[in-house]
Amino acid sequence: MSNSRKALGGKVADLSDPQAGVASMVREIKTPRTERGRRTLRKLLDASAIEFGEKGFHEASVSSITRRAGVALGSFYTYFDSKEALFRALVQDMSENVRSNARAALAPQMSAIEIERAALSAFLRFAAEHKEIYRIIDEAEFVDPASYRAHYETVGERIAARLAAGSASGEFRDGLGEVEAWAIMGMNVFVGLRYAVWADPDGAGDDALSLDEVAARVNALVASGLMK
Amino acid sequence: MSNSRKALGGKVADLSDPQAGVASMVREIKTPRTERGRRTLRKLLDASAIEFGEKGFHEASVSSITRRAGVALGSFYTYFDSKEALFRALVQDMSENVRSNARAALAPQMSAIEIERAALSAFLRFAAEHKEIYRIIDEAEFVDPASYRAHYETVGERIAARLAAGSASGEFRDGLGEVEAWAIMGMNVFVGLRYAVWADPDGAGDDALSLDEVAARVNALVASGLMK
DNA sequence: TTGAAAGGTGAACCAACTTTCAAGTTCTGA
DNA sequence: TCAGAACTTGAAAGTTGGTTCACCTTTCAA
Repeated sequence: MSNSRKALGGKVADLSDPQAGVASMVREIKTPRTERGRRTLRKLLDASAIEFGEKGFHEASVSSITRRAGVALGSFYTYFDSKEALFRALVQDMSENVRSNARAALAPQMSAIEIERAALSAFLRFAAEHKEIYRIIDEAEFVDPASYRAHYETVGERIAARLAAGSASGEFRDGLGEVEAWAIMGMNVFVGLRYAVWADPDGAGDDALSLDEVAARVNALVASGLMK
Repeated sequence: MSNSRKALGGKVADLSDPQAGVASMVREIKTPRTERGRRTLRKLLDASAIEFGEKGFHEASVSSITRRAGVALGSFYTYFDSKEALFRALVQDMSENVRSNARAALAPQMSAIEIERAALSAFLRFAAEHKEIYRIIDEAEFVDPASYRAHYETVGERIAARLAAGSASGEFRDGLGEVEAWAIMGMNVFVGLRYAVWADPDGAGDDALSLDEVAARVNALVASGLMK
């Protein structure tokens, strides 16, 4: 009865996960047992990241993903329970990538306000490099609302923690909390959409603001506001 | 040959448009010629706003919309060329509603910084009242990218104009532009998502921040930043 | 009063996908 | 070496849901 298709391990987080790249995406996925299987899984994962980024969840098709990956249609279901399961795995991975990228850009000796600038600057570069993240994370609002919420709540908490640290060190004023964290997160996301993902600075081309200039201006706003 | 179905007027903006409510949605829509037709169109429009808000574009179905509206499936195509055409009309209408709501909240004698607070405050109340706008406008990123971009670019320009006015009157510092406008727009949108649409202030229930408190805190941040 | 235009109806068509399946091929451990 | 597990394959089943169509009812101007 139970033929070999059902033999792949259940959906378990792969704790070891040595390979870099598409990284810890191995989650909620039927873990392959052989090298060949791992290669196929990787091909599907890479192909789907591109496909979802280009077309969005609904326009993307499983058959197009497998075609892109160079594997048979049926093989898809050896690794994923459904198109949605794959998407969920992708969202969680992107979310982790965004966070770890930001974390990597921060050095402990930075001042609190420098940390905010560095985080935004790193985020902008990352977004420019991976424009898909916007489409994929944004579309999670519809395909996988829980992940969407979890993503922004986690990022928000992280920013709130930075603000608290800044207050504690005496650089920032007191009374900063979730509201300010979400405000800052919103700034970063929207500026990223406008200047990293949509790029073209309306009209010309050489008066383009560099991502670092944008980060600096936003940082100035965050530091001391609009008033004279 | 040409049966009556084709007789409705082409897709023209309805210039007169007396009715309030769903208002100027009459655009890119086959304009009804009789009172009965206008009622049916209105029913479809209202039903679809609810349906899209609850389920999102792809999960919403035309048959469910017509059922909700209490009209036959086929009648849908008397008024709309496609499910997408309806969605586009809805997005443009929501976009206009958001803007006109904000405009209505501003009084000319307000100071520049008060204007920012009033605009945010009005937006938060509007979002709390019409939680669908987030789903619908956000999903436009995938269903109708042009409208999505147009929406945020228009709002951004409006904010930039307010900033310029504030600089001109001497209240705001100089050098404010699109970057700052997009940053402020992002703050407003994210804070709206968190406190107006998602509401519940994680955990308890009575230490809930009122929308006006949120607006005030964001306004303080915009005015003078994080620093001491 | 009347007939043509406007509007309404829902069964059926159809194209597009996701998912399944039965039968192969390749790997791997003993 | 070889048995069985792991993996591959692509045709076809099964679904879903947008769109069409031929016919019916209502409205309204002349």
